Order: sequence, then C-alpha cells, then structure tokens
Amino acid sequence: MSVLTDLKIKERSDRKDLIIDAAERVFSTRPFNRVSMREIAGEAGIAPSSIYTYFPNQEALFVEATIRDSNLLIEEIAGIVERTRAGRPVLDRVIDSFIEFISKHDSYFRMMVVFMTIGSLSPESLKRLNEVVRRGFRVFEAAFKKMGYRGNSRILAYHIFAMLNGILVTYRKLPGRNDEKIIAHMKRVAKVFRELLQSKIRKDRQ
Amino acid sequence: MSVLTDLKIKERSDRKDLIIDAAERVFSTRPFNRVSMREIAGEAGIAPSSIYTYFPNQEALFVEATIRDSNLLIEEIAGIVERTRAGRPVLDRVIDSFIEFISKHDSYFRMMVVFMTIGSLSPESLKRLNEVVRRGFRVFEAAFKKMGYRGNSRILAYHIFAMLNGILVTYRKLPGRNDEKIIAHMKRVAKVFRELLQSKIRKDRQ
DNA sequence: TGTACATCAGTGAACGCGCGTTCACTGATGTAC
DNA sequence: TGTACATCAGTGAACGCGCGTTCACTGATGTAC
Repeated sequence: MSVLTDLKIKERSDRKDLIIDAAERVFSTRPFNRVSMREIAGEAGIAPSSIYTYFPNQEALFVEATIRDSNLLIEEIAGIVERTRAGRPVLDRVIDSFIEFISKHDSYFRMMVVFMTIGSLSPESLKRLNEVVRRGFRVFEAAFKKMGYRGNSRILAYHIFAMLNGILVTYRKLPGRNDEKIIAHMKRVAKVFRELLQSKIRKDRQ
Repeated sequence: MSVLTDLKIKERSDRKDLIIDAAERVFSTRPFNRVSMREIAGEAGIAPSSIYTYFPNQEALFVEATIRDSNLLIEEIAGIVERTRAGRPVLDRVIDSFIEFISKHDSYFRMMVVFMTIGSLSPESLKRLNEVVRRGFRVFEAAFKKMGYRGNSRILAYHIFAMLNGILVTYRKLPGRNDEKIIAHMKRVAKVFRELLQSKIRKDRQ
C-alpha cells in the first residue's frame, strides 16, 4: 500500500512539474500580463480546468515554479562556492553563474519581480518565498567567508543579492543589443562590486 | 493669437497633470494589475473616455507620468551634487535622497519596474525613457567626480543606478517591518557600496 | 475469469467580471456679423 | 446688443475581448467478490 501511495505521489509531482514547465515556457515568450491559465494549459496540452487538479489557483502555480527554480539556482551557486579552492576567484564565478542562470531562466526572474513588486501574496506564499531567499543569503555569506572577508558578511549578502537583482532588472532589456552583449555588460557592471571588495580585503590584510 | 494659443497649451498641460496625479494616486494604493483607466478616471473625477482627449492610450499616460517623476528626481539629485562642497559626503546624500524619493513615490517606482520588466513598449516610449535614464547617469557621474574618483566613473554610474534599483525592488516590501525601518535598512545596505568606494579612493590617493 | 461497483484525473462549457478603447452625442464657450 | 454658427472638451453607453475559476460530467483504471 505504501509503495502504491508513493507511486501516486511521484506521479502527481511529475504532472505538477509538467505544468510548471509549460508555465515557464509561456512566461518566457509572452509579456507577463499575457500569461494566462488558458495559455499555460494549451502549452501543456491539457484543459485549463485540469490545472486546478494540481494547483489550487494561479498564485500557487507561480509560487511553486519560482521555488523550484530558486532551488536550482541556489544549488548551483552553493556547488560553485563549495568546489572553489581558497584563493581562487570565487566571487567572479558566483556573479557569472547568477547572471547566466537568470538570463537563461527569464520566466523565473519575471515571476520574482512580479512577486516583489505586487506585494499582495498570501501569507503562505510569502513564507515559502522568504525561506528560499534566506537560504540564498547563506550561500552568499559562505562565498564572502571563503574570500577571506572578516567583516559583517550578512550585510554584504544583502547588498550583493539586491545589486545583482538590480542589474538584471535594469539592463535585461537594453535596446539594440543582443543577448550575449547584454550578459557581458551585466557581468562587467556587477564586477565593480567584486573589485572594490577585493581591494578592501587586501587593504585590511596589510 | 499667440497668447491665446499659449494659454490653451498651458491649460491642456494642466489637465494632463491632473490626470497624471490621479494615476499616481491609484498606482500607489492598488497592486499594479488593478490599475485601470476607469479607476484613474474615477480618481480624477472625469469620465474614462475623457482621458483619451489628453493621452492616445494607457501606455502613453504611464510613460508621461514616469518621465514627469524622473525629472523631479534627477533635478533633486543634481541639486544635491551641485550644492555639496568638495570633501563633504556627497554620495551618502545622493543615496539617501534617491531612496527617500522613491519610497515616497511608490507609484513611480512601480511603473519603472513594469516598463523594465515588460519590455514591450513602443519605440517612441522606449526612446523617451532611455533619454531620461541617460541624464540620470550623467548626474551620478558628476557625483563620483566630486568625490575625487579618478577612474571610469561611467561604469560606476551604471553600477550605482542598478544597485539602488535592486535594493528598492528587493527590500521595498519586507514583511513585518514598518516603512521607516525599511528605509533605514535600504540606506544601510546601499552604503556598503559607498564605504567600499571611499576606501578605494583613499587607497588610490596614497 | 467475469461482473458490479468505486475512484478520480481530466474535460468542455459556462459564469461573472473587468478590461482598453470607440463613437455618436451634448452643451458650454468663443467668433462673426 | 442680439443672433447664427463653429469649435471642441467631455460624456455615457457600448464593443469585443480575455480573464480566473467552477462544476456536472465522462471514461479509464483499480478493487471486491
């Protein structure tokens, strides 16, 4: 019985993933005010009403998608921080990976911005999203420690997270440039922070 | 005849302002997916159709509102940079003023984010908004020069603008804190950048 | 092995709603003689 | 000063549309005997 139940749960989660995949494809091809349950259902090849078998409403679907992608991103960054040996340029790698991930997962980023800007989420959703963000902070802190920063790395984590978000919001849609150029530009702008921080760390060591 | 024409133009611009004022009041009290032409008209005390006497469509109204506020903000920052004597902490003042302005003009910020995220503006609107952003960069550059920074102040301007945007997007709606605390938090996080930059300027001077 | 029944993912049609925008019109104001 | 006409800001009703969500149902699959 337990085996069967497990199978059921697995199946259910597979189907949820399928719907989330479709939602992301829609999110990354339409302006977000055009993303509708009908559109998502069409992309997934099911009836709009079927979505409600797996998600209680639209917000829950978007939140679940965001959390799924956040976990991917956090794992990727955590892996980089872990694998980088002391003395190697961990922050550059973290910055590059963050910017590349979000450029590749446009849908994820747009959902994030919607949540941050709308500010009318259910308490349950808010709680889940906040938990993810806090885990993200911890990974950034680990990176600063690895760089040899001895000051308050919590506020640095607040700073870099917001700074990277800002660069993505601000330059994601530079008119008249292709994606590659835009990504290069974003990385260059983000590394201003890394250079300043490194210069400070060296100075403090003296 | 010219005098009368001038009066007409003045009147027209006054009425546009009136509608923009109403739009901003609506924008700052409703989540932005609830901001409608009907709602704005109601707030302005006119019929929805009357808005179309002054603005060709919704996008044009939002763009005009954004540009009006941007000019206010840029003038404020430019004034601060101009009035601050050399050696005084110009960047702290600029940061504080930026964060306070945008916290006070929530509607402005939300429109900005919508534009940056949607990416489906008409070329005309895009051009006008870009022109404003470029003027903003120039003001930031002036501030860095005033601080005695001798390096590439253009990329610093790109950086600080995006960083401030990011801080506002990310922390504007921290759950469980009042506005005052949130503003203080944002200023603290933004000043990480100022501290690092100042440390670098001092080091370069040695 | 065959039959009756239970479960439940998935459906299609519909509900009620609010949206941006258009358009024929009204009525106040200004102009010409 | 009085009358006919032109202008045009502002209106109310309507257009067509797409939205999130609900619900009575179907039909495939699994279970019990």
